[in-house]
Amino acid sequence: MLTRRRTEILGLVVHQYIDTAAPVSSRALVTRHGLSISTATIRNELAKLEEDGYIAQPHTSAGRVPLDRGYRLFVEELMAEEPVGVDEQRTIEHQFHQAPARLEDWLSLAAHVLSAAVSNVAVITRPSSRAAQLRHVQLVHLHDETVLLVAVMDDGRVQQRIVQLSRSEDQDGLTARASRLNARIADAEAAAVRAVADELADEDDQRLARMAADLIDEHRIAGETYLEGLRSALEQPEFASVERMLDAVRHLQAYELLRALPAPDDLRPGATRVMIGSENNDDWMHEWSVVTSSFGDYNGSLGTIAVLGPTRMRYGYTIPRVRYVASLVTALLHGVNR
Amino acid sequence: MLTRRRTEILGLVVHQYIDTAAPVSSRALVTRHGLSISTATIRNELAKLEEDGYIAQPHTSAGRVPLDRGYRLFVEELMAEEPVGVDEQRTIEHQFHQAPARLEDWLSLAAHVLSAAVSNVAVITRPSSRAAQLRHVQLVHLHDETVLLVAVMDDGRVQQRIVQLSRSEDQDGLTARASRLNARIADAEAAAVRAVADELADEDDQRLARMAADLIDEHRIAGETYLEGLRSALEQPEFASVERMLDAVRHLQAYELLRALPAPDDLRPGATRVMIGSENNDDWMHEWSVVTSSFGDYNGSLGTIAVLGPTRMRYGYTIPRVRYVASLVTALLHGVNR
DNA sequence: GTTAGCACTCTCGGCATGAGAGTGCTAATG
DNA sequence: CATTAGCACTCTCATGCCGAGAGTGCTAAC
Repeated sequence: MLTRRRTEILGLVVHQYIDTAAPVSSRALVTRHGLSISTATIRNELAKLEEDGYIAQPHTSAGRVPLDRGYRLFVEELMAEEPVGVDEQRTIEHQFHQAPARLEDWLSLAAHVLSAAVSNVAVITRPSSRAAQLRHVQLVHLHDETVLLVAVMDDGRVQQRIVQLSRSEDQDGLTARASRLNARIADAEAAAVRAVADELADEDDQRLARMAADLIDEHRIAGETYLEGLRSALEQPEFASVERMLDAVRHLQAYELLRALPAPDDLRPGATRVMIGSENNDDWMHEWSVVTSSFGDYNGSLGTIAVLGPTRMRYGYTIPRVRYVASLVTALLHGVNR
Repeated sequence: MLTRRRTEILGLVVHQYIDTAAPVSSRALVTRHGLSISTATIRNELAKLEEDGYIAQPHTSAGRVPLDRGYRLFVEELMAEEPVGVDEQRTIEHQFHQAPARLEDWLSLAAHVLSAAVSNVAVITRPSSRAAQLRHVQLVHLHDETVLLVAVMDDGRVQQRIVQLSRSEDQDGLTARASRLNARIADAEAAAVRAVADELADEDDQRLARMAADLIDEHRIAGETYLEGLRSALEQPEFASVERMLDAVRHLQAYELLRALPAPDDLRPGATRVMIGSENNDDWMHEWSVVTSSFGDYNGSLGTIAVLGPTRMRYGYTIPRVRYVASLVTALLHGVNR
């Protein structure tokens, strides 16, 4: 049974624990918040909260620590969001204005900026496109028979591969060859490109078309993942032991994260989702929380942007910032900002 | 004064310390290697080696630990290289055969493979090109007035940026516009492109040319760095304390590494260089060693490939593997393998 | 329902202790 | 004179003990 007062006390416990990273005692609660009830009363309430599974004590003579259920209630009903101030917005946007030229680097930069803003690990994934289409190929002469096949995909990203042709050809010849190819294989999916390839008379054309089809497939399969801010996360007190720290590095460096993050499909842009501790599927994440949002690019496909940190996370601070960076990335990818 | 026997003993000490990560005692030396001299004699020799600065004891009743000078002599004269066996070569090459399509990913993959092979951090940097040239531009229609400007550089890498034109144009129109532009700005450096841009009549052409020039500049400036294997390095006993580990993460994540690595100019492809402990410039690296080699791409420009680890590193094992991967990457970038 | 008081529990840092490891030194030896 | 056996000495490290401190749960009174 959650009375009003009991809920408020839970809020204070969570708040203070997030702040101090130390078990919260009944006395600390009254003194730090100037409560007008005694420590004994608090203790009674704390006992009830513990009974209901919101909090726990690490050992008999310790204060209380929030459990996942406590954090959940906190996030759901008690937390106050700390909006991104104007100055902070400016700071963040400023970092994007010196954005690098390569499209891919934007996401890496975004992960960096976000991680710095919330002092935790930031992960951005751009999952594989469902049905990637080729938009265009281009051939660039490198040396002798060696050419670079550049394939531009319909999401604006680029795949490239070095190819050996059967004989040397100058750049003009290659350009002509490329437009000849484009006439047949542009704006098509891998299967279609492969079908066309079989019909091509010229041996090199055939190889190039097949290669292009391979590139489409690889592009479709290959998602991108950017992870930044390992360092800020590891500086938090929850990792102040060698095993903890090693575990964190081990798991974060392995890219199983992708599975752990909610697919962007069930998360519409602008929304955020919070997964707390054991709500995450993976065992190793039972002491981590994840704040997820999603972004869209000009092609309508979606990506995931997330912050990972210990369950003792400043949710009210993190959530608005994840949302803000997600919206910023969306705007950037739509090109409205430049 | 380094007698023959003394040198041999130093070799044994270094070897064993690399193996066990524990201070080496006189008794351990005789039993582990079946020496025919007594521990007392060893102790005398050890005392001399200590006097000369090759080894030291952590505390009075501990065995000896190699100093940088000891490692240096070991690497220079005592170490036996452990060549990359045929099976191992196959394993490594195999990982490259499933190489991803994107040129950039090759280096990231190489770092990954190398780090796995030597259980330490692998860093690969491709420094900025001195005088980047544009090879080609291409325009891809995204939506409405939004187009993607793709610039292929003379080293085969690609820069791209989203551009808003003044009015919408279909893909055919854009292709024509691109060839018109290429006729003027292909195969030129940034300054030349900018000069041409000023003369262009059409407003959009001008913007695109200027943008292309910017991309060339950015390409010239932007080096790439790939770092892999943090985890394997941190698992080594030297980092078995929270501060050590945090320090390592802090420094490795910051990209000051670039400065620390020898510029590839003074290291010809195929050669390796070893920097031990305090031979490194940065203070924080005084307990790290770096094995560096370099690779060349089809454009003749150079990159650095390195392994970082604790000074207690298996030099004889690491060096051949760094060299091997460097040669593999060079071959790959020249396209001879595909 | 609230609260003062108190016994109880658990952690943590400090300290002493003893075993173990390894050395340096001395004196004896070939 | 190089080598070596023997031994005293030093330092670390794991262990156990102790007391202070923190915080609780319970009881009884309000």
